[in-house]
Amino acid sequence: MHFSARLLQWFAQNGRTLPWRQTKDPYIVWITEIILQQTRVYQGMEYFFRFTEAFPDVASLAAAPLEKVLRLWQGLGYYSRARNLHQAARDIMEQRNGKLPENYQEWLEVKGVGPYTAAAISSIAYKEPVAALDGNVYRVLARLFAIDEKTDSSRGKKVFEEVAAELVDPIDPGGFNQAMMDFGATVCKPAAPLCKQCIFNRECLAFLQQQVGKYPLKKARKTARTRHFNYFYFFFENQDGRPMFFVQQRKKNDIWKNLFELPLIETEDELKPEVLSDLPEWKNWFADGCDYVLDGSPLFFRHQLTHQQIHARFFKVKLEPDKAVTFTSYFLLVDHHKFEKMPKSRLTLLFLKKIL
DNA sequence: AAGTCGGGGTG
DNA sequence: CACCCAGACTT
Repeated sequence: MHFSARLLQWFAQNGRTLPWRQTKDPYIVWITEIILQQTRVYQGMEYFFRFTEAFPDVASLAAAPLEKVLRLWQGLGYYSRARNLHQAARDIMEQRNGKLPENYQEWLEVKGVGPYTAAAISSIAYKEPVAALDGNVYRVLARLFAIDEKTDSSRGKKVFEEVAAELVDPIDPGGFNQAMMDFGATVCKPAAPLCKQCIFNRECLAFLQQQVGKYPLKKARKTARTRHFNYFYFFFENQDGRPMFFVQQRKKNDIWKNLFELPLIETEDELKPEVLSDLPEWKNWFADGCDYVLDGSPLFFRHQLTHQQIHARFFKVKLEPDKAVTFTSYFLLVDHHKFEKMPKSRLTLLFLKKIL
C-alpha cells in the first residue's frame, strides 16, 4: 500500500482530536497555525479558545487595539507573532477589502506567514496539494529515508521539500500534513520514539540501520547569553491607601517588545545597590536631588529563555507622593487593577504574584 | 547563513 | 541539564 494511504489510515485510527480540527474556516486555521508556531499543541490550546472567542473573524481582529491582542497573547511567547497577526489582519481589511488569500502564494505574502504556515493553511482550508514542513515532518522524513542533510541549511531544506512533495496526498493534502505532524508528535518523537510499535518500522532506514538517534541532523546551537535586569517597584500610597506605581513599555527590538514592565536598568554584571543608584540612568531619574537608598535584599529570579538567561532583581522603593509628578514624564502611573489589563512578560507576572 | 524572538515539556 | 516544539523575520 502507498505511503500516504497507510499514514492516513493510521491518522484515522490514532490521530489526536484537537479543537481546531472542527472547522476548515481559513481564518480559524490561520489563527491556529500562528499560535502553534514553535509551540506545543497543549500549550497553545487555551490561547486558541480565548483568541477565537475574542476575535471570531478578520474584521474584529483588525479593529482591536494592538495592546488588547498582546494581552490575549500574554504568556505564550514570541510576541512578534501577535504583532504580525494583528498587522496582517489590518492589511487584509485595507488592501483586500477583508477578503482572505485563497492559495499558497497569496498566503505567503501575509505578515508572519512563511512557507510552513502558507502550506498548512492552503492544504487544510483549500485542499491545495502542498506539503507543510514543520519540525515533526523534518524528523519523520529524516528518519524514514536516513537523510544526511541538515534541516536548517538551505540545501537541506530543498531536499526535504522534494521528498515531501513526492509523498503528499493529492486528494487529502490537509489530512496528510496533519497526519505527518501528529505522527511525529506522538510516535516518531524527538526523544524515546515508539519504534517498536511504528507502522513504518519495516522500511524506516534510520531504524533498520539502528541510527534513529542520529536523525534529524542539525547545526549546533549557541549557548544562551546572560543578562542582568534591575527592576524598580517605585510606589507610593494614594488617598485610599492603595499602592500606585510606575511602569513603561518596551520599545526596542529586543525581547518582549511592546510589553509593559517596571522601570529597568540593565547592567553587565550584578552590581551592589549603592553602585546601582550611582549609575547615570538612576541619577537622571533623580536629577532633582531627592534620592533614595536601595533595599539590600531585593527579590531575585532566574528566568531561562531559549537564547538568554535573565538574572532579574526587583527593588522596592517607596517614594514621596510629590516625587510622582516628575516621574510621570518618564513612566506611566498605574495601580494594580490597571496594570492587570496591560500585556506583560512571564517574568513581570512572576514578580506581581510574589508581592500581592 | 547566522542571529533573534519565549515559554514550557521531556528524558 | 540539553533539546525541542504545527517557524518567521532581520541582519
